[in-house]
Amino acid sequence: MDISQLPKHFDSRQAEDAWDAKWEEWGVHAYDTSRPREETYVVDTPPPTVSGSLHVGHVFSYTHTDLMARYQRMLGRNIFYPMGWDDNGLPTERRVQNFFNVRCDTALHHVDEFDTAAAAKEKNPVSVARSNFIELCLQLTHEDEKVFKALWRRIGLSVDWKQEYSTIDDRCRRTAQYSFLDLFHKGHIYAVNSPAMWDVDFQTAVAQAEVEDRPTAGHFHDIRFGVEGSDDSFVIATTRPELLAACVGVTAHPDDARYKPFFGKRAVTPVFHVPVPIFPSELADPEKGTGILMVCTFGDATDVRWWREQSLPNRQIIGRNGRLMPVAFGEPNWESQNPEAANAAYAQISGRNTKQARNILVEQLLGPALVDTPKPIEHSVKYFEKGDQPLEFISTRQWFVRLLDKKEDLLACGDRIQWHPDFMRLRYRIWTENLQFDWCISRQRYFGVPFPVWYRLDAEGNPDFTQPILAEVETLPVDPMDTAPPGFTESQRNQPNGFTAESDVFDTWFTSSLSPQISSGWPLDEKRHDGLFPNDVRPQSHEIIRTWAFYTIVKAWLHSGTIPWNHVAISGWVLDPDRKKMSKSKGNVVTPMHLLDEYGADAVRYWSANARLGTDTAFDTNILKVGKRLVTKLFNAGKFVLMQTAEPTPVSHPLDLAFLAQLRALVTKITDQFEKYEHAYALGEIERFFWRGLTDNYLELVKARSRSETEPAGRGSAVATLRIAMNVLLRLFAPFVPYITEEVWSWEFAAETGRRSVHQASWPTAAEFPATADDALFETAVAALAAVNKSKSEGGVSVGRAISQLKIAANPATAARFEAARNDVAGAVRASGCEMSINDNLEDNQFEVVSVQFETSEG
RNA sequence: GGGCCUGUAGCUCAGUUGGUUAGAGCGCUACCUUGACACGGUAGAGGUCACAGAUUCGAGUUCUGUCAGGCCCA
Repeated sequence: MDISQLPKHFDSRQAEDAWDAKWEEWGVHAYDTSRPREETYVVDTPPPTVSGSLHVGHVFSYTHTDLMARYQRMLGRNIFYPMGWDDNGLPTERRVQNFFNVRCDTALHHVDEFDTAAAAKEKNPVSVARSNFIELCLQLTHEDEKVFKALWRRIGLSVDWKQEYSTIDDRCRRTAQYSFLDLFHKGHIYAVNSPAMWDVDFQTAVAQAEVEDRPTAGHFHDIRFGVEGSDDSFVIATTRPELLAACVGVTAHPDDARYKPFFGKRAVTPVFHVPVPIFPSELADPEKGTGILMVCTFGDATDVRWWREQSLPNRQIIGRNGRLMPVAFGEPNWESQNPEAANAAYAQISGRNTKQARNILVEQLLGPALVDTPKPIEHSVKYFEKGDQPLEFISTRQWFVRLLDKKEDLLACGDRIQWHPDFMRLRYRIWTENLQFDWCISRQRYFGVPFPVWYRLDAEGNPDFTQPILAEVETLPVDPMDTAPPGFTESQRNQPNGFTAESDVFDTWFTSSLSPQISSGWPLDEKRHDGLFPNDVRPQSHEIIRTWAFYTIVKAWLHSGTIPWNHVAISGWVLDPDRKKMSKSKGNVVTPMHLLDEYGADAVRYWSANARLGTDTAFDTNILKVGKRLVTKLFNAGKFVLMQTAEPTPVSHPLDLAFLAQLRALVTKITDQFEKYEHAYALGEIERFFWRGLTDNYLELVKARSRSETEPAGRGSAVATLRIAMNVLLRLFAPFVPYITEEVWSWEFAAETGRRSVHQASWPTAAEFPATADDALFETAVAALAAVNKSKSEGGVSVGRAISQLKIAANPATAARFEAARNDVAGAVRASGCEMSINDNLEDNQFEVVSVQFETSEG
């Protein structure tokens, strides 16, 4: 390789494409199935939601993962680094609806060639069959995956692309359905018709993990209730008066003297004249509102609890679409002391949404029962994280994984895992301790993994939910909507004495929580599974500790009684320059592609690697610029080092030995930092050594000697040292900036070492270096060089200006040590010689320029 | 309401077990076309370590409280 023919600047774009292709060709990132578990390092990669928008946060956290993988690969480990795409679920459905202008209608039948162009021209959304809808979802997610994959390749993730999956593909559907069967047979799964959190817009159940509290403006309405068989009355406070018709009880704190006399009696609701029990409960807060409150089916989670504990009737008035359903007072379960009045009142709110019903009830119906004007308050209201309407508790039949009885085990699992940074384990602990509900895993949606379940129909065509028919393992993956269950034929579908399919699909987390098992081939390939599970590291961000991390721990525990991985590495968020969270609605999202074009992949990786785990980082293009500078510097320093030639000689010069001793210490330190998951710290140290140690100082000090015609041993020693230093630094930098390091490595080191890729070269160790004790000479030489440079700066002359006469002073110890570097320092400052004198007043390594004479003219 | 994290130069951040005069990069100022690199180099200015107290010979660092920002949970 003729180094002098290299271009002046590094073309990052061209190098990225070329090396990506080479790495693929060489199989640099390939997992070797023949090597044993103890030599393998398994990464449980986050499968990104491909229907979401790409932003710099993706690049940021995925680069952190890649740093760990590349470091481990250089240690000689067999890296298992897969990539999955999380494509099923609500975000995709929503995107497909908007993109194609369609809505799913399960009553419709499949159309063979659905005309997407025609649908796009329609004013209103076009209804399509479920199967057509799913086809459109698959089509669009496939396109979205390509965009993500292009980005991942561009930023140089060292993923083994043979290990690619999507959470809706056959393998994942099979794994998820098998997981369901396994949990079912182990008794961890149950289905029950009970109040569950429900989003009225999406019309699906949601799990606690998908719920968020939002501060919401509301009003306390004070409403007077009567007491049955007396003239007594009391005033309850409620934020949801529209649920008055669903009131099934009244409660106050057992010690609350105001209401003690009423316990055991029945209250009578205004407007609907419904008698309901008054009972004491520790959960009632005497300080809140009037201290006494109505229990409805269902206003919130506490209502559900009281309903269960007191065996209250269920008077559900809110329908699945969020509107008030018709009810008939006077009929069974709808007792009223005045059914006619109750029904007349209810007729005014029936069919309305909750907000309309509330206004009507308050303005037209409550009248004298309403005490005072409603008092505005701000309170926390539960919302589906992707929803816009408050959640309702609605009784529906849902599937659950039983978790509440396993909190202790799950907490113990969390403590067996090493969290980076460690305090993130608290997030897991707090979430697990505060878990209130079992995991609701059924969703009334379309694009998801179906439950492998059918129900028998009796002679009247009613399903028997008590004995679901489960699919046989060999038939997975199965869609019960188009496959008949064992022992039935398709002609019996939805016929009396036949069967019907479960139409629900799994919560997407039910599938993605299996990412370690999906990768390991569980349960079909036991050998592969044993070679990959449990995994080594789970990289992810902190907001999904309660979902992805939590559910993955749940699955590993329930299926195999183990933890899913030994380490969790938590990346922070990328914030906008004002330290605000990036979000589409704020319009402050930064997309990554233009950054890659402008600064290069290595620079973008450099920016990512600068952030420690767990720390949120404000987006700052300055860091990208610094990264780009580093890449350029590596290119140029590499060129310089390889342009120096000499007959091969061992490193013998004291300055060279001192410099290598410092490099050896660096290697030990960096390795230690990587082991502690402190990549940002490691990068800073390597960078400082490269810039300050090598390019600014060592390289300047030996420039003259490495070209000397008169000192072959010294020249050989300098050239050898330069090459060792460059070789080692390239390897240390390789995980961070894989393209430029590979480029420089390829010039000569690849052939020299027999490792064609720096990413397959071995991680540097202290054993590679000569064992010299003293590295002090290097600092001494640097101090002398700086002192002379300073005199040049003060004299207003170029650092390149030659010096005709130079006299410097130091204390005796420094002067004695300096002797070995005197010629190199003189060469670096372009002095013909360097005269030493002693000054006992100077500190160690402090040099005083006694006299200096610059050459008068250039040259 | 409970918990966690953060607060250090104009900006982005280091500062590990308490130890001399608190560091880096960017930005700024002055100078220097230098032979690998001007996408470079040399030199310099710039700090009440959020605030108040406590412990200590000594606190950016430990403890308590306050304020501000962010997040998690209720």
